[in-house]
Amino acid sequence: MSAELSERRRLIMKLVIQEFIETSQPVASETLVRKHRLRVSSATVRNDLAALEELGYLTHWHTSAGRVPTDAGYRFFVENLMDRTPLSVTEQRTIRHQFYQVRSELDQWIQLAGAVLARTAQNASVVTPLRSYQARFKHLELISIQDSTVLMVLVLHDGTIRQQTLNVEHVWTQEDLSRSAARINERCHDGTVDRVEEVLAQERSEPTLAFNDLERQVLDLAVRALGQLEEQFNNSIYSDGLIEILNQPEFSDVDRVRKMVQILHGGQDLNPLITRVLSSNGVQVVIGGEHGRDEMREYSVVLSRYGINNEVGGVVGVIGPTRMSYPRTISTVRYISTVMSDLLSNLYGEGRP
Amino acid sequence: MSAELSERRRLIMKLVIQEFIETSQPVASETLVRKHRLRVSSATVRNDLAALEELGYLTHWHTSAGRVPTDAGYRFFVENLMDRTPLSVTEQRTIRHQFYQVRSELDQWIQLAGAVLARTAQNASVVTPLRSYQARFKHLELISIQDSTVLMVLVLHDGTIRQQTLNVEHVWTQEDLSRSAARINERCHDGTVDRVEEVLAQERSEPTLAFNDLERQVLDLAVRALGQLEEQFNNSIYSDGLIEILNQPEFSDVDRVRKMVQILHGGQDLNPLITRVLSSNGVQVVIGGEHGRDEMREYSVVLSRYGINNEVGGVVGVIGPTRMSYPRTISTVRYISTVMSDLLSNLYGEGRP
DNA sequence: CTCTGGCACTCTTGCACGCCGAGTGCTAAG
DNA sequence: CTTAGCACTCGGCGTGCAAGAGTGCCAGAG
Repeated sequence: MSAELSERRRLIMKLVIQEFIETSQPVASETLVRKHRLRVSSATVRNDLAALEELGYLTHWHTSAGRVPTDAGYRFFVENLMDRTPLSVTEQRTIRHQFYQVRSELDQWIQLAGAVLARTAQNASVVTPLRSYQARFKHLELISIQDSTVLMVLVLHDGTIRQQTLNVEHVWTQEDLSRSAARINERCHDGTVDRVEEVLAQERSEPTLAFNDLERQVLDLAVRALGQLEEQFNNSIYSDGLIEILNQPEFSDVDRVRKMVQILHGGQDLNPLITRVLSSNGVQVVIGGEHGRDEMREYSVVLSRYGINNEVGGVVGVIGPTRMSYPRTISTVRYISTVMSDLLSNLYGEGRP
Repeated sequence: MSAELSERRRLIMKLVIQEFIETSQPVASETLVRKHRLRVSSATVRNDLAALEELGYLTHWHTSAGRVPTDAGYRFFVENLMDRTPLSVTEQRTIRHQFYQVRSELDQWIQLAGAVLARTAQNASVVTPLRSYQARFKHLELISIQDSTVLMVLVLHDGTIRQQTLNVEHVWTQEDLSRSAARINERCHDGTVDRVEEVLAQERSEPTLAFNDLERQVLDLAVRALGQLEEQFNNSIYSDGLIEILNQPEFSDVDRVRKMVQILHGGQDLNPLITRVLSSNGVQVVIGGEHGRDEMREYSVVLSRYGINNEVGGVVGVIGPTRMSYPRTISTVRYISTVMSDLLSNLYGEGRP
């Protein structure tokens, strides 16, 4: 009640959680005494367990089965009891090394982060690519694929690229195309949807700029593509580690597996969390039903933002049963997000997008 | 024995398979008579079932449980018994329509094909992107990202693109970069690894061509990237429909699920099949352990090549329990592969790569 | 030679019962 | 506040038993 918890009870609480995380079995008073050589008897421990249950930190499935932590219990553990040791130096080195290997291929980061996270935390991982708050191209390129087919390539300001083919009536040489692309690049140097639309409007009112058919078609398409991108790309979630999670005993029931696959694949449940994390700092932990989503009552999510300044950012994290190793998961997520942020800074420099 | 099977026995065999596919339960003589109003008694059917078992088409888990088809039984069904009706017109239209929607975004085809296939066949789907037998770029582009960072974009001859950032000592303007790219494009117009290496060698022997540092660096990188691509890209397999497969009763056991996830994710088991299909025509069906892979003894795979002529091609298909609806799966795979091939032809024209 | 009804036999599935063991909760004493 | 002791509660497991579903086979009819 009065929240003042004796040292021993704190210890016992901590041990219960550790024990449960390790064994996934309800933990009994006797076991605690034996395994950790407590200087008190099991009866005493039982009293303490009862007290902790009173506080709402533990439960009981039926009389005569050990105690199991509640969401509140995990929360208390994470806030007050947990050791906050960072990853071991060798683990840090391995991870950093792997990222260093692919430092120049931005599109492989996502995958790598997902794989490393899943493996280290033994749970499913969740990674979003850099979410640009506003899609903007840095460069537009036109490439002749075939007589009447042209490939439009948009290089976005965060370094990712998008492609789209378009059919044209006319036959254009590669030189024509390059010239048109250059003209567009020059005129739409900012590359936001707004900017492009502005240029188009201007063109319509005073046609002196004299875009040709192709160029107008390209611009139209670019606008649409950028819009789509903002939408679709900003909602994409990559995930890995399904196989890891299948090894967890809570997933011996296929129904659970099905639900998890839906969560990971569909993403409707994850997206609100992710957008929340995008505008926050540090590692965020959501335990069980804390945020009210019923589908996720049995799972916990550990997320962190990565990115530079406030413009370009994404989210990495882990999802698993509430019975997960929070210390380990949190350190891993924290470390990976800082590594990714560091690398990004190196690539794009501090000050600018 | 003498392979001459009476009309009734053929019918019964067919019914057993249909029934088993539908219910996933061993099928009993009595049930067959009742459900299909056979004009013979269950005893007669029992005799026929025994005969079919003798031929190796059916089995028996224990005395007194219905019959279950063997791999050979499914094979016989697929070769001789199955109705080969194509997809319904409305289904065809829906599918074609969806592809038409994204016809200009080649990179979305894979995903779409996977989704449609999984949904229509109610099983996991497997799709590879276009596998180029030799990676070759059509166009190379250099884009300034940041002072010392340059993005290299390779547009491959099949229309897909690859990106890679590189760090340079010098600071180059976008104009410099474009000029260099143009020079490289001109010199390496074929764009195969061989071609680029040839150019580099030539350059080394008679340095009159005078590539600058940047250009040499880019070429080096391009060679490596192309090599990697051929390797990595040619091994990538996209899959979808895990969720569909989880609804199949054979996957109520999590061990099975785990194995399936490994097959879909790892791909070592699928790759030999895929390369085989790449050099064949029509829909290929592999039932259970037919190809000797132990891990896949319980699953069947229905694959087809898609692509134009013999140069550019990929594979689409379905994997599921041997108890799958072969007629439906086969028609779907066949139809989707032809749609994709048609669209490809439209994009790239008939005669050339 | 083919089909059929009848019947014995086999094997799975579900259910009820009872026991054991693991844990708790409580009480009374140190 | 701690501890020992003990009653009490459940879940899990093995056993036994009955019901039900199918087959296999035989003997007789067409």
